[in-house]
Amino acid sequence: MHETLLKNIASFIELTDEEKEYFLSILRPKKLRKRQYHVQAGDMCRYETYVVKGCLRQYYVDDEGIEHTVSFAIEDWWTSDMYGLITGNPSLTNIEAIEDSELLLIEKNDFDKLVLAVPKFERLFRIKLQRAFVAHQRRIVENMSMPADQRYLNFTEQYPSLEQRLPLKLIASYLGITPESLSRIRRQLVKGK
Amino acid sequence: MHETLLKNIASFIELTDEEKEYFLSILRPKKLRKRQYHVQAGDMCRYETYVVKGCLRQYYVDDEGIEHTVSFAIEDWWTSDMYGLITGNPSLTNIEAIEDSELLLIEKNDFDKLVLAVPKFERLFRIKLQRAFVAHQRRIVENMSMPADQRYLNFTEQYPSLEQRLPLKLIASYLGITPESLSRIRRQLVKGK
DNA sequence: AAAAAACCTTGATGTATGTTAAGTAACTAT
DNA sequence: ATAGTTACTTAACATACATCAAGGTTTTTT
Repeated sequence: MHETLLKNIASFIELTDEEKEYFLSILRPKKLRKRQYHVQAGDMCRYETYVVKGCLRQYYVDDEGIEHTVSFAIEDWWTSDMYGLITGNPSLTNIEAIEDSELLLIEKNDFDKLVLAVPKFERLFRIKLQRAFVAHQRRIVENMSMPADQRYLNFTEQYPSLEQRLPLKLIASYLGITPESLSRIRRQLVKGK
Repeated sequence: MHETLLKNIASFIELTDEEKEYFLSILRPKKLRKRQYHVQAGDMCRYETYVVKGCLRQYYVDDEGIEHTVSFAIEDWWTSDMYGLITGNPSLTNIEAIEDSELLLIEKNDFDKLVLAVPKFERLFRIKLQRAFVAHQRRIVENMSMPADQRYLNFTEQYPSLEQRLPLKLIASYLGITPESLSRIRRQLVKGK
């Protein structure tokens, strides 16, 4: 059960059989239909989410109603509304299924107990957060230093699988440009070939 | 010794006297003169840095030679080249003293031993990384959704102490705009008053 | 199968911010 | 004190990207 998840974890920490079982016991499965919300802005979101299958998108809606994609999550990725999770405040973002999806949730309470009982999990998430830290910094610098066409190329290189399965307008909203601009960028790239 | 640091840590985890002593024993002090590098792009950077006094800036220099400020760190803040630290690769960014500064360093080796010996430290850094995660996401969304003048106002509100002690061109390079633009923005703001 | 959404593209036009250039003021070092 | 950086401002001009509007295509729903 949940072999991929366990294998993923095994690449960071070694677990005994009891620890594995304990961990698996706190996971709560959830299914979403395409376009269904996992979390809505204003909701209390008190769990970490692991994607078994499908694809989620986290996005922020600004005052003008424009959607800004914060992150995507596909198979074997984690996602969460970290803001809501650590502050206890209602979520500021939406998390929505882009495809029919299967998730595993870990409630905050269970998570807190888990890391106290098995510090190796604290370690696992510390390491994952360090990687996210680096990825975030990279994204910030790229947004500041590179024009949109280059950011798009980077995206397609870094996440070729995402490029395939996402509508272009969502990629645009992740890159911080309009769908119209992305369309023109793609036309230029084809011509340049 | 290092009361502020210990108080900071105490707000997250409780330490015994021996644990405190162990922790303090791995800290290595370092002093920097204004404009001196702490880390240079290309260096191996294998430590976490705590700022006792002064102010540091981490920045990336792009192909055109333009500097993009990734982060600032003042008293009681941590900074590091996380990329170099977790990959073992040479640093991609520079960390420079903006004022004469006093630092405390934790070598990666010592850090790794520390968190294994005292899992509470794993917890401390996990929590700090979660906060950084939220701050990073916020910065990404703000850069995408808000015009430069509003981002500048946010910055002055969020970091009033930084606003005071930093030259404007460094703030501009943090906000992702040119010093000329920031100058114009400030003039408009004064007029609007 | 038809209707309705959602998606993508294209063109005309607008705007925030960058670039280049110049000048003044404020530190810093000799 | 003097000369030399470094910081900040202003103006004229350039440009990447947004906005608005429309039409065509694909996908989803009924």
